[in-house]
Amino acid sequence: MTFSEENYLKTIYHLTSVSDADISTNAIAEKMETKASSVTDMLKKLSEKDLVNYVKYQGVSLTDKGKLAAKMIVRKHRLWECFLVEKLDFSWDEVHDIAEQLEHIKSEKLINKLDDFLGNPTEDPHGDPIPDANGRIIKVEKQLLSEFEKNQIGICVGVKDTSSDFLKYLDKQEIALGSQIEIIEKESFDSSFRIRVGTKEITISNKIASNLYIK
Amino acid sequence: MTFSEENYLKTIYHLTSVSDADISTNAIAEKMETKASSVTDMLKKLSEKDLVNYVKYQGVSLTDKGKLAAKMIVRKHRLWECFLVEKLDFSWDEVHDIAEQLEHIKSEKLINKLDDFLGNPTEDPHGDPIPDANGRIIKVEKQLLSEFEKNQIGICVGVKDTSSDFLKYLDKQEIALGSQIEIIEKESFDSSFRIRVGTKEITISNKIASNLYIK
DNA sequence: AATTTATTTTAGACTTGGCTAAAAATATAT
DNA sequence: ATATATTTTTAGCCAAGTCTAAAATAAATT
Ligand SMILES: [Mn+2]
Ligand SMILES: [Mn+2]
Ligand SMILES: [Mn+2]
Ligand SMILES: [Mn+2]
Repeated sequence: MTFSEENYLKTIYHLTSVSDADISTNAIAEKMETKASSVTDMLKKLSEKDLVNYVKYQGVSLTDKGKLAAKMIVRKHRLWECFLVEKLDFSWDEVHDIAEQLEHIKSEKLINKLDDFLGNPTEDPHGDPIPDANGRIIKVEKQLLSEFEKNQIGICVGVKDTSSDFLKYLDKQEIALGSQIEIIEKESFDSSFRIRVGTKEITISNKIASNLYIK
Repeated sequence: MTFSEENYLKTIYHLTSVSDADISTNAIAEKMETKASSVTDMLKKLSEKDLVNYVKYQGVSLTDKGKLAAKMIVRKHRLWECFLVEKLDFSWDEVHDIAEQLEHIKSEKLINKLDDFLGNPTEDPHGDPIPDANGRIIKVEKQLLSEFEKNQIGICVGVKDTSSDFLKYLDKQEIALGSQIEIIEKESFDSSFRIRVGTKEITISNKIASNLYIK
């Protein structure tokens, strides 16, 4: 499988996990910052290889084979992210681009040994689940902070947006995975939140709250 | 720089280290298992980018820029080999193919952090020197075992052939980097050697002796 | 229901890196 | 000095993956 094929599969997998319905050519094109015509070409190719179910004009979904392949790429991406953060001391906002490259390294033995070396982590540095060697994923219940109400308390367990900008903002506010967060006030006018993180009290916009997973 | 360009540079670098003269199109083609016509195409491209000095029919050599680029790829290859052996517990005959992929990962920060994580090794699992971040290499004096004479004693510090077959043969004979080797007898008829490795006495062919570096 | 708009596919072109076969240049042998 | 062999380059083709522009289909509006 080529890098390109792998990237398409991964994108379809990620889009599926949010919408559930068949994925449109345009949605893929947008996510991958490419042209719809290029997507059409690739969908034919992936369909030929039984990695996707594709009917012209009707959108696309992953076959079981395609889904497993996608999960294996995600597994590699997230394990490498763990490696970079845990072992090489990268910060969580620096690892994504490097993992985008590393996820294409082909060696089952390598990724399984890396998994063991890291102590078989179940989540990556952004709180996303890591599929095991068989593609199984441990789902953890979590809600967006924006859905919480006044006086509720939770632990930050993940981020929805993994952009460097957002992650750096969280660093600045000293919000990390594992931080305890308490809702002090929810402003009805703009849906912003007054929260306590550790000992500090801060105000965050609804946009921020909509990108933090809490348990 | 593409994977292909990097592989050509690396090949030219390795060929240079043995012959010193300009490298022929055919020599590159043979080493890379490709066609001379493909090599010619790539040499034009590398020349355009000032990575090689290339004159039609006259062979090719690396420019300073090309040599540094080649060394950085070799650096990555060898550091990743160390990682695989030291940290992930691969054996020395399994790491080459994986390192062939990993050497193309683009991130200076990654490779320098990996270098530190490994304790800044100066040699890879096969005894080959690892260029530092500036491309500097620590040269170690070493001779082929085949050049040794009766009663000489040395330490095995490297292998010339790094094929899996050869390395597995060495494992079987319990010859590893660091092993003490003593020449008991040199057979004049076929230039084979009777040697002592640790406590064992074995006979090795001249071909084997010509692929072991001793200090 | 007809028409307009948006989405998706097709057609044709381009780039990269490969190939074969033929031509040109260089090296070797007579 | 000439003929032969080898090496290298050129010319022309192919496949993958991308693009633009045009055509086809589906969805939305009137
Ligand atoms: Mn990531
Ligand atoms: Mn992640
Ligand atoms: Mn190697
Ligand atoms: Mn090596």
